[in-house]
Amino acid sequence: MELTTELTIAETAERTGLTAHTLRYYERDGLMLDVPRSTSGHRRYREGDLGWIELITRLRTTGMPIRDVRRYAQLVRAGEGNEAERLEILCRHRDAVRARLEAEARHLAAIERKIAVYLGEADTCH
Amino acid sequence: MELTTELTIAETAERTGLTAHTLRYYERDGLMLDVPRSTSGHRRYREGDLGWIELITRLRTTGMPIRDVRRYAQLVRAGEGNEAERLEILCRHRDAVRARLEAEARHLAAIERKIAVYLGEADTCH
DNA sequence: GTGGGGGTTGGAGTGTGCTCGAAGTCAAGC
DNA sequence: GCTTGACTTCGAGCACACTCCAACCCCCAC
Repeated sequence: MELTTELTIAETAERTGLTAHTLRYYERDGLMLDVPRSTSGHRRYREGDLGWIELITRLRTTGMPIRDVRRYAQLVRAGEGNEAERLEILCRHRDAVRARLEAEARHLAAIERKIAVYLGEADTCH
Repeated sequence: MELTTELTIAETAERTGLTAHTLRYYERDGLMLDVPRSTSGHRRYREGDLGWIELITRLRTTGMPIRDVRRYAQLVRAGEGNEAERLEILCRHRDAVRARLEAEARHLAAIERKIAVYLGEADTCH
């Protein structure tokens, strides 16, 4: 039985879907909280690190720029007392994502109508 | 009364939300159908060009890479007979966009739950 | 103690999609 | 006929987010 599971960078890459290159890049760029190291200097990711990676991956996947993720990470690293600014970053992002998803849904509907026009002429797609 | 309204590149940029730079870039890169020119060589965009720009802007905004838009434009320029391939491009894109929007919606929901956690502690957002 | 497979760093390279600058052309107004 | 301003082309430059390389280190099995 293990006290805390510690994963190597390769295992973490495997589990998160990021590459080891990207994990190092994120850390260098200030997107990570402090990643623990083994005595030999190798990264050892724990449960909480995986959770953090999942969060920033969600932010990145929904289009938050690296620089905003970095700012958010800075605030989390700074500790309690700046929750209002963290919240502001998240809420602003949420609003931007909602707006973009709605716009994209409209564009998608238009593309689907275009497809319907082609299908009205010759039935080949589906 | 005008037979066909012709717009300059500046007017077209204004109406489409693209820049004149981008309009030229798209044309150079093979994304446009044939854009008519004035005797002096200036671009004169017509109704149909605006419609085309609207379509490719929808494709681009929903994440279709330039190279796929170019391929689609090639097919349209080639004329009738290749509707099946055009349809395939559009359908494949539609499927990709649907999948991405669903994934992003899930990420958004997770971010909203994160926001709710902050709000449970201190009410500052909204 | 040697070879191999993992890890480390710093820095350079890549792909995508614009974005801009330089130098030139053209038409209209004064 | 000269200035002004909007256009033209070609090519370079830029921002973003990785992606990769070289050189080195460390540990374990043989």
